[in-house]
Amino acid sequence: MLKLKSTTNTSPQSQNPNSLNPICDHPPLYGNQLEDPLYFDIANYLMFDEDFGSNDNISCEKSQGVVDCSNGSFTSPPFANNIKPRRVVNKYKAQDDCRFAFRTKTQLEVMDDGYKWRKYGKKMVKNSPNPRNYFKCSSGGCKVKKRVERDCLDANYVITTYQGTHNHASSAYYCTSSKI
DNA sequence: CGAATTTGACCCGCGC
DNA sequence: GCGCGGGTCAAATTCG
Repeated sequence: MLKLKSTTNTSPQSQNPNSLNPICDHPPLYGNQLEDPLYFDIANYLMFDEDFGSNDNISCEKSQGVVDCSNGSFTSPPFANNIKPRRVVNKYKAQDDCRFAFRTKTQLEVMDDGYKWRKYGKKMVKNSPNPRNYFKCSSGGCKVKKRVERDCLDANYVITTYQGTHNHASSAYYCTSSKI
């Protein structure tokens, strides 16, 4: 499960992108924004190519940010009122191929989402000066993939696309500066 | 020395 | 059928 915070531009990280958490030596994706200096700033959550349909098993609703693809569906983080979530392509609608993307304001190249990934490709894509990186979940038998690329329109943002459903639990940790 | 990453080659789908 | 572009493979290289 990937937990994301609501869309504001007031995170400590956005004030000081290079700041390091003195207690945690990894990017604390989870936890309380006020406690985690490196809390990510999610700007736009879902960026899909086609109109989002209602006749599949993907559900979206405004709620405090939780993305969970473990059972073939996900509930989106809160998204701006004028942002309509759209599905990527119809061929990915199968439960085992749940696919979604989001855009994150971060200086990090790859966000730590609690799963262990193995990089298997890197490619320059048309109309973008930034490379696209391809990852597979390194857990045995798990076929989930993700793509990570920096937004060609605003290099402050990273676009992450997940494809598939994990067949195992996340190794996610919960970290706050006062507890670890 | 094993694991992880890099990177050029290859494959495949799609549009013309 | 051909070329282009995105995605994947796998050998080479780098890293811990």
